[in-house]
Amino acid sequence: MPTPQGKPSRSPRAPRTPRDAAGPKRATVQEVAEAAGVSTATVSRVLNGNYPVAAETRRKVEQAVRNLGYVVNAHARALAGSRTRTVGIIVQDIIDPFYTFIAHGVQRQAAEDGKLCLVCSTYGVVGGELDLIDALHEQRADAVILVGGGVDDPAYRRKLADRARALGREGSWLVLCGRPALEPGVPAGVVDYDNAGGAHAITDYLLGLGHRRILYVGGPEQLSVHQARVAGFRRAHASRGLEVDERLIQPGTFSRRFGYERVTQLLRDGSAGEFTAVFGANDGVAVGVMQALREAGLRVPQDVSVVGYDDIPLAAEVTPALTTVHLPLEQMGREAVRLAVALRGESDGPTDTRHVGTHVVIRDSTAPPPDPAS
Amino acid sequence: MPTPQGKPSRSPRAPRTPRDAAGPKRATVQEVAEAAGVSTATVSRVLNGNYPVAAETRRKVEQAVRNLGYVVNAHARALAGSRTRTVGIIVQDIIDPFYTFIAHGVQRQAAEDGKLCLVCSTYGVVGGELDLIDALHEQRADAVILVGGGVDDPAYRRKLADRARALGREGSWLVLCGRPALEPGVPAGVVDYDNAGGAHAITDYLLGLGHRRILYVGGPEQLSVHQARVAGFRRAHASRGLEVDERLIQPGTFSRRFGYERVTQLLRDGSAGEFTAVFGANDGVAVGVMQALREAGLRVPQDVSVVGYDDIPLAAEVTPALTTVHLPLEQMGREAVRLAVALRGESDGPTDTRHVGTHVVIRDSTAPPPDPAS
DNA sequence: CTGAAAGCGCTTACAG
DNA sequence: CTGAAAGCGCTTACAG
Repeated sequence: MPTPQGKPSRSPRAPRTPRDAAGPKRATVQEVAEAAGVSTATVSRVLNGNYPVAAETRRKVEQAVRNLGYVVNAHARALAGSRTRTVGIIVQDIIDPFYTFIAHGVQRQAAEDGKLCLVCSTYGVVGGELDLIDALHEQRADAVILVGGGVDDPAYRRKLADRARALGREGSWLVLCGRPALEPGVPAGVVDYDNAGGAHAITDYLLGLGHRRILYVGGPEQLSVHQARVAGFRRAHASRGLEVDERLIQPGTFSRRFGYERVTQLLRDGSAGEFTAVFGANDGVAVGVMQALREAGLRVPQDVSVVGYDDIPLAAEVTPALTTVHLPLEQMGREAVRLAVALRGESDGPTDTRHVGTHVVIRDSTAPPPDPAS
Repeated sequence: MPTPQGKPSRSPRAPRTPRDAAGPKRATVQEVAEAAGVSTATVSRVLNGNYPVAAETRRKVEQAVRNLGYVVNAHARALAGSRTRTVGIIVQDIIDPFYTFIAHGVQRQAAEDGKLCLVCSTYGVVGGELDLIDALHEQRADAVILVGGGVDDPAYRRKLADRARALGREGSWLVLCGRPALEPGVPAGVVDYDNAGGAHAITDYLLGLGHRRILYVGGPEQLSVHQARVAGFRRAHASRGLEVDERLIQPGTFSRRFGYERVTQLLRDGSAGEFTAVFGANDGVAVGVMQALREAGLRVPQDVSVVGYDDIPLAAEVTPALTTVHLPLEQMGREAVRLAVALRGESDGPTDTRHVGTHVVIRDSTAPPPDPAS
């Protein structure tokens, strides 16, 4: 028969006497109050500094706090008050620089606002996001920041909306970072950047150099981010009245390895036809592509140009340095926290959105095609 | 005059009626209990699954939970129970791959144990560690994991020991990851790897190739990690009866930029004398060194060999791939969580230590010196 | 400027 | 297997 797993724990009926053990026990407001000769209310006021307290009283309390080594219990505080001074962030994998930098921004901004940061990774587990939102809801995080492209399936969006409403009832906010907004009326903030626009701009840059057959490699097909980037890629062609050979669009994943393997294969079997430039769905993919080209004896950019997306530090560090679309990753994280803070100011405000800018960074991996068209 | 910053908030005297607002309000155990026609104790038992409950009762409760969209309040749970199912981790900078990978391990292991992870970065702020330990103490984290080399100053160690004892009184544990243990008797765990041994091994490898003048670059002098690595470097020389020219030891920071700048400078002014190999204090420094050598027209490894330490993924990705000391970073993070969990099993156990293995990984950045000394 | 007291939402030793 | 009730450690509207 299962029994409570507790150690020889305290009995509520007979609370342990704080002083029966060797050494100082952990103190409570109660004890600080006694030591300082004031009420617990006064101790609380000194600690929070949000009510006027006489200088002398304050001194006595601070003294007592120091003597007893008192450390406030955040859980009691959260339960009695209402805010937890905690924000949660959910990413796919904290190891991926894209997420690491956003998480970094979230953390810095949170720290500046005096908040702590609960960081969670889904590691690609299906439904992981939903479970983690629930976990952060249990923690009553002041805000839950969901980072990265999402599946754009109506049923899934409905589940997300339910979570957002549940958090909203708690006075907390869901903030989507890098994925499209939920339906109007759902209490969720959005920090977004222009995937379609960035993809359009960098594709147009390649077209302007004279490239006519550009391979688009990588990105999970169901992801909103991928869809928007491909849309921008197509639109750039359409703006110039060019057709896109569908064989040149090769979705997959966001990994370096995918870029490497797919291009190696296409080079071998020629199933995508010729191409003079490659658009990697993100920088990691692009770096894998460059490796594949190099191993096939092709020079970047003399024989084939390569571009990426995101502008993680790696992009500037590889040789040749990668032309890519710059995303202000840290700023996005910061913006998400700021937005959540701003939203908490309203009791029932409308869905709010913040856009961050994007621009093409031209480095050394792009050049006109070897045998310019037009 | 300052006034409480509250919104039009609830009065404790007249608690809001859960149903006076539009839409479902957030539910409590109390309400779940009423809806299911049982006591709050029973609801709690069903939720925690740690006591026997009749199947039919369980069903009714689960039904009510679902209908009301009930989400337990972790703070109330933490206050009433004792564990928080939360671990805290403190690193210097989550952007640095060394820390990112350890944090990753912590997070994965924590997730597997059903815990959430509070991630904090000090960003090199003096005293930041101490403040963050306090913050995590406030949160009553089940464990506080402090990652990275520490300053080995007695006063600082004493402060750390005080924090460890304070946490210990709470039933929580401080775990040091990659830094030396505190005095015996202080309730702190340690997950360590052999800095001196790894440095000895890779230095000996270079000496074995015939190198006699090896430059050691980078690492903050006050840090325990740096001191241990230099000690291993010296010991390797001593074992072979070789003297170390002090000019060859060039401490600094752990950054790529430092490696680049210092070597560029030494190459220019010759103030460290000649050298045929460079030991970067970590992989980042080593990569910076390689860049400086390349720009000076020196080939790696034909003219100069280069080694690093840590074996972050970058080491395998640069060209030439870097010979380095492999550290099982993710495993260290996991080990730290496991250790904390194990330690919580004991009420007052001794300081416990876990060592993880280290080994040299030979890649393409090392070769015999161009004009081998004997 | 300060205190007495209620209430935050759970868990668990007791007592059936 | 289940319920009544105490207690976890704070904060804050009231009432001086």
